[in-house]
Amino acid sequence: MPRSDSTGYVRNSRDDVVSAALGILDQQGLPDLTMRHLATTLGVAPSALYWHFPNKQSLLAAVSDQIIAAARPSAAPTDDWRSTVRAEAAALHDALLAFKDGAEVVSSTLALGLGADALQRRLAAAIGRGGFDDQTTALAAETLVHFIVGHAFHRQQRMQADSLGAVAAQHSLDRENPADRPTTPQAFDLGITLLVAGLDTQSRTTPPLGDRNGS
Amino acid sequence: MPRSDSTGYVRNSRDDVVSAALGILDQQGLPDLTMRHLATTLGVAPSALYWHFPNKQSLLAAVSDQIIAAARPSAAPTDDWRSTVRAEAAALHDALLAFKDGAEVVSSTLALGLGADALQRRLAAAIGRGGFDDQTTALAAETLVHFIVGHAFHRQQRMQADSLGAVAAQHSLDRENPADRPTTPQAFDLGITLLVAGLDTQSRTTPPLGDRNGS
DNA sequence: ACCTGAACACCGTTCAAGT
DNA sequence: ACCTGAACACCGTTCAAGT
Repeated sequence: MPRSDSTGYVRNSRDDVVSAALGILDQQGLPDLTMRHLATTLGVAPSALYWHFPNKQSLLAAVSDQIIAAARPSAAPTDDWRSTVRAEAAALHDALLAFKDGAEVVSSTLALGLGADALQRRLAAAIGRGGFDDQTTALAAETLVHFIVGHAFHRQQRMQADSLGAVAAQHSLDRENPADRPTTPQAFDLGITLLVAGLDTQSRTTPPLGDRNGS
Repeated sequence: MPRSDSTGYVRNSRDDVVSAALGILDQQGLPDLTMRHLATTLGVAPSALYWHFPNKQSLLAAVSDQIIAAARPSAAPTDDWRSTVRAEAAALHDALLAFKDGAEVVSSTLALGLGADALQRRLAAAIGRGGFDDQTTALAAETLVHFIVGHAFHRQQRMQADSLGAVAAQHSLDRENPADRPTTPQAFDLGITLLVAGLDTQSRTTPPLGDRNGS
């Protein structure tokens, strides 16, 4: 919470700024998350934000980290590694969808190479329990990240396009066109299934944890 | 090529505009591809561009389609379906990397649901030869698209960050951090391998084309 | 430790009018 | 069929100065 000063200034902490940014993101969307709008919401001049963050990108990175940190898998990690991967992937997917334009923010932060490391680290930890070498584990985690973020981004954009009242494009609604079909939860499940099944065909350095077929 | 008029006007066709946009994109990058800059390059006022395109997004969609159309797989499609998928994926990957910021442009166009359909269509055609049902084929193609675009985007961003002279982040260079490791071609290969292997474990409606194990 | 005020150098888009 | 000119309503960022 911003405090009021003896000087009459509105004094915000770095966390106040991030919280306000998350609020605008969720209620108005990324296009409305401008430095000027954010400053107005906080009751300060736009330039005040640059005391807390060197630029907008780093602000978005902080927002992005917040979104990812909110992801909590529902299942306990005592299962076999495949379930752990699926649970972690689902939790991250849901976290991206929980905030409006959440996937886009994380996607851009990820691409820029700022933060959002937690995403890949958590998936790598889950995959590592399958007994793959570090290289395979890291690369597989990267593959999962691209799929999860790409899928969530795509889905979120569709949802908003739909809620904005029909496509209004030149072909209105073309069920023959794969790009016009709704993005269903099945698409996510199949993607994860393919990746996990593919991993399962890879050679291992150590026997997987929780594999019902033993070593 | 823009023609000069009896009126002294510089008359551009829609294709002239797209070509110029592609040129700016490749030589300066997406941040410099502004409507104003593009107009200057073409020798017209910014407002002139709005005769050819309703807005910037649709211009980028046309640029995006152009990038994807340039993708040509090197191998003939007479192989087994797995090689066809790999060849198609590699061709699309290379096409995204061929233009500076190409992956980002295609990614945004894709997310917005404008164009870039060719990407998914081509992958679906390749996968379909594996004998999967239409649903599985379409969803698998979507998975591949997210991976290919996400991977290329990530890689392109890294390349530019590197060429811009060191990371300059707070940890400079942290080889323990998976996000700091270079994105290698291996990452792409493994991703495709996992997806193809995963698909291979799926049930089929018809025997795959070119499967050396018969039906 | 955190903010103001003023400025700089830009954006995308619209629209009536011109040729 | 394609362009101009002028305007509208914005952006992110910097920096000296204030409390």
